[in-house]
Amino acid sequence: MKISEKNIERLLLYRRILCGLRSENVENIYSHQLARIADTTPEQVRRDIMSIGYSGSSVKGYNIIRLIESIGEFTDARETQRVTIVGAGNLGRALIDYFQGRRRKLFIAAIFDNDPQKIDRVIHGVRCYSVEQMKEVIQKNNIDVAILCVPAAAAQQVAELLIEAGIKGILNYAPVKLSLPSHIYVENRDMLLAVEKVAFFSRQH
Amino acid sequence: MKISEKNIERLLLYRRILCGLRSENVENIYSHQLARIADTTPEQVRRDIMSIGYSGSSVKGYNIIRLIESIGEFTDARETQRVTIVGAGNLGRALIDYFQGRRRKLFIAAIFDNDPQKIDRVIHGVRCYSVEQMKEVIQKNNIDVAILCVPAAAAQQVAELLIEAGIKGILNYAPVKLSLPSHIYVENRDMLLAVEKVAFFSRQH
DNA sequence: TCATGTGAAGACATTCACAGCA
DNA sequence: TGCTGTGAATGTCTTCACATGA
Repeated sequence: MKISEKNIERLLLYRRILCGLRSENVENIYSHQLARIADTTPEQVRRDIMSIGYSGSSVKGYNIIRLIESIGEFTDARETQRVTIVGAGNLGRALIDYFQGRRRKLFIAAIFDNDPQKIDRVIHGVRCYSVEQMKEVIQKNNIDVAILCVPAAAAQQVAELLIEAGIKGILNYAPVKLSLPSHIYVENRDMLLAVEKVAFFSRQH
Repeated sequence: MKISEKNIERLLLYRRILCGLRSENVENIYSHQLARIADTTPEQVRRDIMSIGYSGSSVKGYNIIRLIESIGEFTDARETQRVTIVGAGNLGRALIDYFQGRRRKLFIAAIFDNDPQKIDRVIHGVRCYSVEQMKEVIQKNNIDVAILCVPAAAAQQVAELLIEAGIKGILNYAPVKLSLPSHIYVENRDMLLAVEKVAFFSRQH
């Protein structure tokens, strides 16, 4: 059974929503309720949940705690995965703030920058290293995901260094299309393109 | 003829790439060349370009300057569209840096925050207002797109204020699913979900 | 010959419709 | 009755394959 990107995106969204409900002590949820919150259809929710092998009950719907666990078993690594942020500018720091400690199975292990002012300092709890130390630090800490928050001009070069250091996936916030070998998973989150897209569709109505 | 979100995303990406090539004085490009850079297929490129009514030549391919213009005519507003950023934290400031002045037809006209330290100050060239002034400032400046960069807990409430003020589209970076009327266009760019997704697929390869 | 433009096929994703269950 | 699980139908997107043009 193949799972698509959209599947995973929705499952991760469901988990986010379910965690919120759990903290309000909600125990069960029906596909139509989750669908309304996640902005999709009940059939879609049922299929997505089916695809990870979890089953609900026709009388109580889905058990929230169990479903959260099942999504975790499917999407999370067995061991904690280590992540690095490259670029300690505003965006990099914003990411640490949003992120740190939120997910047990993901951990920001290092941040890289080339500003001597920042190197060897601890930023929001994460140690900042120089780009020269990249390969060494990534390998020693067994980091396999990188979040790229550097200016456009530096992105391609930094991405290549990351790959050389053994990174497997890149979340790219820099406003450039990277050109990388196909065995590396790249998710582009170009912020300028995002604004342009919203500007376009906000007019279409 | 209907145009899909993916269409628009790719067209905007093509424009980004083409603008880069233009500044290197490249004049023409073939669909297969653009496809390789944009990481898609030549057929896709041709269809996308077809969908906005532009035509190339079978001998020279597409004229880069003309194509950039055509994409602009299709995707950009006739008049400049005004955008606001809500939340002057690290992320909001990062966005201003990445953004300001990059696109002629989009202009960040105001930023909002509720920190008295920031209100009435000019941040990276953009004036910061208090959230109380939101409706007045948005209407006076004719702003119709908002970028939401506030903490998760505040996002829903702020989004409702934005809609009340007349916003038409929201680019949401807060890690929550907003629940808003369907006539508002919302693009979610949840950073935590993005990292989780990359972490997942980086293991799948 | 090598490109574009495009009908048609194929792949993929979503929705319909209903059996089966408690 | 009102839910889940799921084949089948539908809808959407992408790729194939080729006519056409310089």
